[in-house]
Parts: sequence; C-alpha cells; structure tokens
Amino acid sequence: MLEAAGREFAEKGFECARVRGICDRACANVAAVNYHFGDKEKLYVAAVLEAHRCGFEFTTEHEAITGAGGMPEDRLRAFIRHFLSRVLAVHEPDDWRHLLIAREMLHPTEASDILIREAIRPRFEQLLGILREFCPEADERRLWALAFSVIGQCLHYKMARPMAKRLIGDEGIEALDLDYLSGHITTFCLAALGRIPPLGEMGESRDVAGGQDGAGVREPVAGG
Amino acid sequence: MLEAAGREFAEKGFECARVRGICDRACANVAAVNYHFGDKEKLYVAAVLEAHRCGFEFTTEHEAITGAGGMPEDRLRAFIRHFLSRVLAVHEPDDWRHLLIAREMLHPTEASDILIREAIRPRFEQLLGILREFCPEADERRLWALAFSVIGQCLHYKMARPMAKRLIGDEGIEALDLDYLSGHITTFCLAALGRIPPLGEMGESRDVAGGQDGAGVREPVAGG
Amino acid sequence: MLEAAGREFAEKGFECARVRGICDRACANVAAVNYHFGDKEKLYVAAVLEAHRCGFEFTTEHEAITGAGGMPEDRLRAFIRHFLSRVLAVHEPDDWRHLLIAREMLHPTEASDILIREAIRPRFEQLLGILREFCPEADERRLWALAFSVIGQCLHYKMARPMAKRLIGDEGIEALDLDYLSGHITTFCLAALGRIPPLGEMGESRDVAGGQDGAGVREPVAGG
Amino acid sequence: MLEAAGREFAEKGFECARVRGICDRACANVAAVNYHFGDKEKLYVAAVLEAHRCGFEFTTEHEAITGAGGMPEDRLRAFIRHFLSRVLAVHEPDDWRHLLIAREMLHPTEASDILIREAIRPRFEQLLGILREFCPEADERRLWALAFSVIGQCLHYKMARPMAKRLIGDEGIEALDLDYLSGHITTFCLAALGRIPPLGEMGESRDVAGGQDGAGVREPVAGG
DNA sequence: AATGAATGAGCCTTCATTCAT
DNA sequence: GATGAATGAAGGCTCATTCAT
Repeated sequence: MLEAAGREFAEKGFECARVRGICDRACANVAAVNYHFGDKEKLYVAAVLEAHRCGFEFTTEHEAITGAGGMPEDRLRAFIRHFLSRVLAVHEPDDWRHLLIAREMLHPTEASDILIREAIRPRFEQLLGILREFCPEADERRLWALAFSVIGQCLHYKMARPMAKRLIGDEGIEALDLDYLSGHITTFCLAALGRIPPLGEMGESRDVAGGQDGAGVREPVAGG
Repeated sequence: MLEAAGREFAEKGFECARVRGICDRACANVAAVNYHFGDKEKLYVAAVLEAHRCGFEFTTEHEAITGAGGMPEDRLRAFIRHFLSRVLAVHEPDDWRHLLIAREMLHPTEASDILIREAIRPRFEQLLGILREFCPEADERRLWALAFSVIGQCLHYKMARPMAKRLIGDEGIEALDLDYLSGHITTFCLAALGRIPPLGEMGESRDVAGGQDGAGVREPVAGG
Repeated sequence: MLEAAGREFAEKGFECARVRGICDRACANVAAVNYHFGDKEKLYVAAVLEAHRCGFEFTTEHEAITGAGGMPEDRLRAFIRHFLSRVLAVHEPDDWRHLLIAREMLHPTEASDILIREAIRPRFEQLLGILREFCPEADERRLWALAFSVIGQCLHYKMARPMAKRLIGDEGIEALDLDYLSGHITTFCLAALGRIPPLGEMGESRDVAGGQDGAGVREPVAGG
Repeated sequence: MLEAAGREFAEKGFECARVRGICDRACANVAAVNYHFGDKEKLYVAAVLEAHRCGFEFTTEHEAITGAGGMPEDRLRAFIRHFLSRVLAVHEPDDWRHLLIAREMLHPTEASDILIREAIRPRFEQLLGILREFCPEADERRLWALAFSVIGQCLHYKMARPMAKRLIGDEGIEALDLDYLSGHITTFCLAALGRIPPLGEMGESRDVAGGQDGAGVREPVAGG
C-alpha cells in the first residue's frame, strides 16, 4: 500500500496522484486509503516517511563510508559518489523513494520536518564537517556556500535532467554516468579547494592514481 | 492576463493551477481564457513563451556583457553573475517568469521546444564557448560536465531554495545574496580551472582586486 | 436509472438530454451516471439496448403470431396489427422504448448495430418472407419496395404524428385507433396485392368477416 | 444569412446548431444573428419561413400539375411523383429547405403554424380531393387513412432512410430511385383502389403503358 | 449600423470522500 | 474490519448573448 502510494506520488506529485490509481496499484479498494490513513494527505505523509526510512538507512550507511576516520579527500570523494549514486538512481523505475524526497526538496510539506531533521540535516552537517577540514578557518557562510556548490553540482543531474537531455541528447546524458560524473565533480571540487592541480592547467596525461571506484579523482581532465 | 496566468502556473504548476484562479487574478471572466487562448494548455504555452521573451532579452543583453571580446575569466565571471541574478530573482514576488521556466526545466512540455531553441541552448553554447577557452583540448563530454558544474551551482539556489532555507534559516539564506554567491561561485570555478589560487590554500586576506561588480573573483575565501 | 435515461433521451434526444435531468428523474446524484455507465454516451447505448430487449421480446412473440404456419393473408394481417400496435404505443406516456428506437431509425448510432441485427432485420426479413408468398416471382427490389410500403404506412403514425395531429385535430387522431388503422392498412395492402377486392370499387357493405382482432381485413372501406 | 442558418438548422437541428457555425457559413459576425433577428429561436423561425416560401411555390406548381382538370389516376400519379421527388431531394446536399420542413413535421414549433396553414394543409386537402374522386362515398376518417397511406409510403424514404440504408445497403437504396419508387407507389395505391389490376396477380409482362414520366403506373410488378 | 470583445449560465466529467453493508 | 456503491464539490469548457466601440 505504502509502496503503491509512494510510486504514484513520486511519479505524479501529490495533487496529480489519484487515490484510485494508488488503490489500483495496490489491488485494494478505493475506500482503503481513507479507511487506513484517514486522508489522502495523511497517506502522503506516511509515504514520505516510509521513503525517509530508506534515507535514514542511507545516512547510516553513509556515515560508515564517509565517517570521520579518513583523509578529507577520500571522505569528500566518497560523499560525492554516494550522494550522486542516489541522485542518478532517481530515474530508475522502482526507486520512488528518492524521487519522493526530491519532490519534498522543491516543495516542502509538513512531512519535510522529520525528513530534514533525521535524514537531510545530518548529511548536510556531515558535508560541512568534511569541508571544514579543507578550510578550517572558513566562516559558516563560506561553508554553506561550499556545501551548496558540492550539492548543487550533484543535484543538478536530478533537477535539470530532462532539460539536459534535450540539450545534449540521450547519448550525451548516458555518457555522463555515475563513474564519470563522480570523478568529474570530485576533481572539480578538490581542484577548487587546492588539493589537486586545477583543471585546465595540465595535459590529459595527468596522473590518474585512483579513486576507490576506478573513476578516481585524478583522472585526465581537459588539457590546457 | 498572461501576467495572471504566469503567476498562477508558476506558483501551482499546470495541473494545479485553476483557470478560475487565473481569471480571478486578472479580474476577468472564467470564459476569458477559453475565448482568448482556446484552452488551458494553450494559455500555458502562451504564458511560457511570454516568460521566454524575458529570457530572450536576457540572452541578448547577456551576450553584450559576456561576449567574445574579453578575458575568459571576465566572461565567466559575468556569465555567472548574470545567470545567478536571474536565478535569485525567481523568488521575488513578481518574478513568475523565471519560476515558470524552472518548471519547464523539470517537466518539459511542448512549450519547451522554442524555449530551449531560442533561450536556453544559446546560453548553454555560450558557456561551452567560454569553458573551451579555459580547456581548449577538452572533449565534448568534459565540457558538458564543466558547464553543468557551473550551471548546477547557480541553479541550486533556485531549485532547492526551500530546503536550503530550512537548513540554514532565513537569515542564512539572506546572507547568501547575489554579490556573495556570484563571488563565491566564480572563485570556486576559476580555482578549479586553475586560473586563481585554489580555495582553502590561503588566508582570508587574499587579494580581492576586483570584479566588475564589486564582488570580485579574488575576494577572500575560506582560510587554510 | 435506465428507465429515467430512456425517458429523457426519448423525449429530448441524445444531445439535448441532460444528465442532470436524468439523475433528477432517477432521484440519483449527478455523478451516478458516470459511476455506473462511464459517460453519457455509454448510458445512451445502454438505454437503447434496454429498449431493444423489448423489441426482442416483441420479435419472439411476433414470430409466434406471424410464423410460417398460416395463410399469407393472416400472417400479413397479424404482422401489420402487431407492428402498428408498437408504433401507436409510442405516444403513451411511459413507452419511451419505442420512441427511443424511432430516434435510432432517424439517426443511427453505434447502438443501432445490435439493434438492427437482433431486432429490426429479423422482422424485416420476416416481412419479406410474407410478401414473397404473395409475389413469388418478384425480384429483391420489388420486395423491398413492397416491404417499405407496408412499413411506411405503419411507421407514418409514429414519425409524422405531431404534424398529423395538427392537420386532422386531436379527435381525428384518436379516431384513427389501432383497430381502425390496422384494418385499413391491411385492407389497403391486400387489395393492392390482389387478395381482396380493391378499395373504392365496392360499397361499405362489403363483407367484414373478420380478422382475429375484430378489426378484420374485409371491413367496409370507402364506398364507390 | 437565412441560407446559412437554414443549412445549419437542417443539418443539425435547432439545439445542436451553433450560431457561430451559422455566422461562419455566412461570413458574418457572431453578434449578427442577435442583431438582425434578436434571438436564435427567432432566426430559426425566420429560416423555416424562408424554407416555406419554397414550399409555397411547390404548392402552386403542384396544383398546376395535379390540379382538378384531369383523370384521378393521373392526378394521383402526379401527386406521388411530385411529392416523392421532394422527399428524395432532401438528401441532396444543398436542399436544406425540405429537410428543415421535415424536421418541423417531427417536432412542430411555433414556426409550424404558418407552415401548416400555407404549405402543408393545402397539399393535404388536395390529396384528400383526389382520393375523394376514387372513393366518393368514403367518410372523412377513411379519406384521412387513405391519405396517410399515400403520404406514409412516400415519407418513409425520408424518415427511415438511414435505417433502410443499413438494411438493404447503399446499392439497394440507390436502386430505389425516384422513377422506380414513384412507379411502385402509384401502382400500389391504384391497385389498392381498384383502378388497375392488383399486384401479385399477374406476370411481369403486364402492360406498362405509361406515366408521364416513363415510370408509369402499369409497369411490371412482381409476378404471381 | 455593425462588430470584436467579453460574459455568465450551464454542461459533462473527475475525484476524494462517505455510507451502508 | 473492509468494501462496493454513492455523493457533492469543483474543474474545464461551450455557447448564446450582451456591451462598448
């Protein structure tokens, strides 16, 4: 039931989702949602919170990977890759959870409160923590801007994907896969942060000693 | 009328916008939209194209500013500032145009065709041109990724603003104003591209000799 | 519900019938028709088919009466009387069924397909069969014309009744009741077919030895 | 304008006719009908009366043809042929006048009053007069029934034509053209009235000495 | 005089919700 | 406890009519 609701809400949004559509997916009666959840809106909140549990698992898992015990570069690389993997997963057919959360980011509802508190803010703080290691004396505002620069680059592939697809074509989009993009964004950020030579300054022959995922930080970039 | 429609569509989206709501805003009869535009969908397209005219003016103006005759750094700085100024304008009360275009980016409709062709693609190509000056030997894919890194950082403040507001508070958001953000993003990108010293490597006392807009590229960043 | 719909459709036609009107008659909600039948058109088809069931019963009953085992004269007489009884019933207050079928005859819709196949064509073929006994060597075209002559005389009292009422007055119309008309039309046809002395040639005193229904074939006609 | 209105009303009926459709046909403004006629209904009446003028001409012409100075047989034959020619003309594309009048016969409106008085009743009385010559001693009721038998046979090809087309096919309908049908109906009636040998009693070789139109009364009918 | 613009009533349909079973 | 039937509110759209020009 929550599964069905989540899919419908993720695909069509709250307003355009039809309770009949949800009940059809769940092979349940039309009255079921009102019976079990009282209300379409309450069902939506329930679905978001269901999706959030996944986010919580993600956070936990995330911390295991990007947790405090490692080089900042590695932690940032892991963060970006992990975050990006979720972003790109949105458009896989059965991943309604992240799509639903994405909708919440654009149009927060009351369901967002708990979502932010338990899933999003922890990751955000974690990213701030990583960035603070790069720029220990940066003030809060700078850290925010840096964090949004990281997040923005990743999230863009979720938010503006349909438009991007029109700009560079289906093949173009597919060429920008997880490996390539996580490598690119990590490189971009680390270069900006001065931890690796900047892009555009050196040839494609730059050392590519690698990221955990083979799409390492130092892969060749555009030559200058 | 288009004004009213644009606001309603921008606020609520196509499906949830009510033609009655539009006509109320416009102090017109419910039948007015069908009389003047045929139906709700045609009105939507008309509103998007109306919004696009602004984008077209923007492009023209843009090219004057960021046109080929200057240093790549200056052109990129101008691009980012100009683009960001449009992005941040979205949430001003009477700027429904950019919000509507943002909706189109998430869910392209038939109205997007002309929008992309005449407004978005030219800007995109322009950005690619600027980036190509930084990385003359980069392949297409790299240029795309770079462009999306630039655009993503800017667009994030439109796309995820509600969520960001919850994360860092109203005051936090207001602190990230046009001057600060355009400076930050330009710095971030130029550093990544190796045209300025990277962030995080030097003190806040770095030379800030200036951008045209006073929020110069080389303003102090996070200290190291 | 079908009752209400049938009445409304019969009275006003498909386009002018109002689903609100139907639901009012049926003391049901406006949404009832869409709930039960999908939309107005499907309801119309359902109503026509409901009306058709009566036609089907009629056909069955009809065949029992006019079936092959009898003199052609008797079979034709029975056919005419039976057909005419249905025709004249149209204007009884609660007989929407035949009126609805009459509408279908003027403006066939998709509902007509089954109607023709199961109700109208069998009767038509039956009449052709009867006529063929009178004129065994007639070609198809002649039989069609004969059949339409029979049917046309009967149907006229349904089709053009309002006009006829204005021409000969209410009393005139009422004088042309089932007994009289079935007698007249049968006489007219049989005379034309040569089975009885023609009208206009003999006095009103002609033998009236009777039809099964008392309004026999050979009743006195116009004197000569 | 009346031309346009007449066509639209004839094709679609009063309710389904659209004043915009009428004005489009007439290349006039939407407000024209209300300006010139006050009202859709008043325009309808005007169109019917316009159509009636043709009926009046018809009556005049008719009387010239079927007028008192001739054999009753010839006058009846002329009446049937003339009437039938109008009936069959209904389905020609530009003959909206008769179609409009036909609509009035099914659903008389206030426009019918003058129509009946000046166009229909005279013809009806004329037919009664002809029939009275065949049956001089028949009472009024008998004459009415006879008249309706004549009219009904003719009118059937207007009223039930769509249904007939489905029963006997397009080719069947086309085989029943004016010559054939006027011959058939005249024969049928004259035989019923005893003025010619009945149908079904003699072979196809019967003498066909002719009607004015070559589709004479005595053409071969189905043999017996 | 004649028209383009605008209106309000009304129609069919959809949908979340409720009710009786 | 759970469901199929039914409801009323609301939405988009059409159309004859009116109004200001």
